[in-house]
Amino acid sequence: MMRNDLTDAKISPFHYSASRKRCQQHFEACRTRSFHQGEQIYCARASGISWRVISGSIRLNRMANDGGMLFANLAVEGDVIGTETLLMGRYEFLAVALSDCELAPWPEGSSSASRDSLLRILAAAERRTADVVALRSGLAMDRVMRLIAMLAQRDEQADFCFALPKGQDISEITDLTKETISRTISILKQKGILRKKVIPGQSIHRNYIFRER
Amino acid sequence: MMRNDLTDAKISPFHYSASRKRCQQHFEACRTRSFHQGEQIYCARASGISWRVISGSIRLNRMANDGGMLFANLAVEGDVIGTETLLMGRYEFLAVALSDCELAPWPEGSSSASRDSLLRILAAAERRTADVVALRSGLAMDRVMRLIAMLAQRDEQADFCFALPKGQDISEITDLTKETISRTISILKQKGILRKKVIPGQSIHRNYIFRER
DNA sequence: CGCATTTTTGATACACGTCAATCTCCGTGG
DNA sequence: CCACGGAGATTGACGTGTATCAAAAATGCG
Repeated sequence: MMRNDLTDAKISPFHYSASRKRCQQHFEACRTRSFHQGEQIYCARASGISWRVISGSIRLNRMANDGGMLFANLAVEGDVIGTETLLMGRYEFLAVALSDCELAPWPEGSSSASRDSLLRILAAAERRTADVVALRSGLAMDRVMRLIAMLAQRDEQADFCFALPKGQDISEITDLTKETISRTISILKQKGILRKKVIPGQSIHRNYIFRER
Repeated sequence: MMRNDLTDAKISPFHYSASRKRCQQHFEACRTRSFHQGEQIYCARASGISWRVISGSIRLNRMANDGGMLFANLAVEGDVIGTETLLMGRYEFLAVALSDCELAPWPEGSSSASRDSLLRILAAAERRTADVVALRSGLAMDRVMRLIAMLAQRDEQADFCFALPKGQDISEITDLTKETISRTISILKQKGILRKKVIPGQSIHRNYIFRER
């Protein structure tokens, strides 16, 4: 995982995409920052850089008129957050980890953001908006299932594995109460759609396997 | 409105921002396209260009799994839509006019999109996401009021004037039923918060004045 | 004028919110 | 090792804001 792939390459690692990818992974591993569930990643109005989400999920909050924090957006694996700092030098939202997660500085390396990469991020943001808006319509069960589908990644056993965010977070994302979320999750566990994933030697209790039907 | 402001300028119009703005308006007036309420602006998978919203409001729809169209996003004055065509050459969403509106091709002129303009559009998109997500929480009255506040622009009499979208559209944006929207709008009219704006010699019946309290 | 679409209004049903009590988990310190 | 405490999760009883269904009225348009 952490071996230096650069030294393995017989030729310049940039000649082949597989090698480039490994190089990229190595590079990211060196500069990656980890956050725990519930930990604040950055704060609105603070200065900082943009990040790519390597793993885990993040919620972005906006200050409400009354000073409270309102859910504003969601970021999952592959998304880039905090791009507003490239323009204004300051974050506009407050970012909190929904699950344990890893972030890498973006843009990668010393290069600045290219036009195409910005366009890709913009297109991804528009898709994400549509997804997040959809999380707030339909029955409670549908909303929770859609959120889980966004968070779950297919793991090595071809199951969908993910870390369940706290009830309070799920409730604010889906615009339901934490009591309704608790009842909904209970039904999913009872039906066997959601099962606890025990990772030997690891004390993380919020990992679940998600199996449709 | 349509007079050639360029010829009025005694000096280069680009020396002063007021002149530059007028020049910009003139330029846009020449290439602007108008759409009526309910009219389709573009279709998902069709090829085309990006647009800046000069006036009016637009809803973006996404295809649901069952083939139906789901509300995905909102665009108002100043927003840029369809940027995904700069990358993929095809639209990803379906755009429909919520009110009569005017669009101008973007990027303006023959120049291509600059890094900074893309960053500004990305930042605006993130803010818009937060706004649209907020439209789907709270009481029916609050949701409708927030939507109106997004659509209303301060006019020359310092009132907030806007074109009310169809009930069906408001209901899909706020995730309420059209019956609930009808009841809510009725209360707003009854309270005098919403008043019909009659424009002499114009047959547009959906213009309203919005006065808080 | 006549038809299609949209809006309005009323009666009833229900999914979820609210409130309150209890339980579980987990870190902390004696 | 266990008692303690706080945060979060769970469960139950009950209330309510909005959905649903149905029918009438208003509006827009050729």
